[in-house]
Amino acid sequence: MTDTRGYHHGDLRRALLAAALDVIEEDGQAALSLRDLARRAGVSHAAPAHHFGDKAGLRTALATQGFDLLAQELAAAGDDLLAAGVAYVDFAVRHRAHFEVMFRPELYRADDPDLIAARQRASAALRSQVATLPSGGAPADTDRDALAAWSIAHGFATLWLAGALPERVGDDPREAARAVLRRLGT
Amino acid sequence: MTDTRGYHHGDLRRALLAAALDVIEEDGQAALSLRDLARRAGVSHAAPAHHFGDKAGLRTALATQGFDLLAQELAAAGDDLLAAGVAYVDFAVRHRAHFEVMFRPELYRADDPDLIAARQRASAALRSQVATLPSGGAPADTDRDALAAWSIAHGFATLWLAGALPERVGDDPREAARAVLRRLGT
DNA sequence: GAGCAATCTTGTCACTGGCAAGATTGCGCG
DNA sequence: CGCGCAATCTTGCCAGTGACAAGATTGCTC
Repeated sequence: MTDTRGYHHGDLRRALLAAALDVIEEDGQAALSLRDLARRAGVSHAAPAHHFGDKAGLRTALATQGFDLLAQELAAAGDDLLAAGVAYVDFAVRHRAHFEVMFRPELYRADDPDLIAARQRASAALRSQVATLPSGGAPADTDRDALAAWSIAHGFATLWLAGALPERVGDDPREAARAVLRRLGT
Repeated sequence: MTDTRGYHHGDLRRALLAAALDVIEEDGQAALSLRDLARRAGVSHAAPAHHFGDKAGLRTALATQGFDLLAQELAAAGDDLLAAGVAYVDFAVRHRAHFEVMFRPELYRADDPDLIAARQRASAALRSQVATLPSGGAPADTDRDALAAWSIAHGFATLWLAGALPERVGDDPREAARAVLRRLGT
């Protein structure tokens, strides 16, 4: 597979998505170009359009993939909220390109059914972690706790990716995240 | 001022920055075009280059402006960490365009001296709020607390702007932020 | 093996960023 | 006062991009 010879590429859709991740990871969202991806895959400049329609379509596919990956990794973290938070940050760092697309809905089609489904799977995974906390009882408290946990993990991940954090936090995102997330008082 | 007549615009730099904020606010970062800004200001397509060099230069100016504004608004929140957090979120919502540029350093010149200075002013304002907390004593604790506070406020703001939060949080960002930030246990 | 749908190509257009060269204007300095 | 200079803005250009249309090629199905 991934045979690029002949008129038909064979696995173009997958190849384009992979190339897109590379580009975003290395040169940022703004550097993403359908024509560049086509060149990398060895196809004509208009080939990507067939699989994704347009640039937003490509990013929709990336975001969907990302939410599915996130749901998986959150679930793998088990029933520990702190571990889930660390997993969230870790996901953002290891899948930077995915993460940066996922939370920029103006770049893709946020009303895509597949995307919505994937996002809900990730959301459900997060919520199920929070539900394991000894709750105050009222569902409103669980909501608030979930929001707080999500916010602090998301904020830390975002600041880390933006390079906005001071050097003294070190270079291990998991360790640094754990120290900060603990502050929430799980 | 803001007289657009004649060969010389008179206040082009300011006009371009204002137009850029409008565009970003309404149509997102990707819609930002120097030529469009030039048209809005009634000047030729190459006029913006003189003031900002290139697109990154324009965004550097926006980010600098943003950090200065943020420093101001944080300082105005007084010596209350919760109030500062709410002010942070409020800033992000009211100055969405600024905020969205500030934390995307790949879009501007992060090594610009004016920008660095402005960012440090904002950073100092945040740190001074955290320092008012009854600290555990060790400076490492203050660092960790500052990071946690920044993360939760930044995360909530980011998720709010991305439209990622469930509807039940309501439509008042200040109120919603207060409920979540309180969870940090100030 | 014939037709059909999926896949990919070629060609084109409007738009963009950036550069170079030149026009216009205001301002300081003699 | 007026001269020159620097700041400001314009015109012209080129390569790259996204999107669309029309056509070529291929593999699959019946």
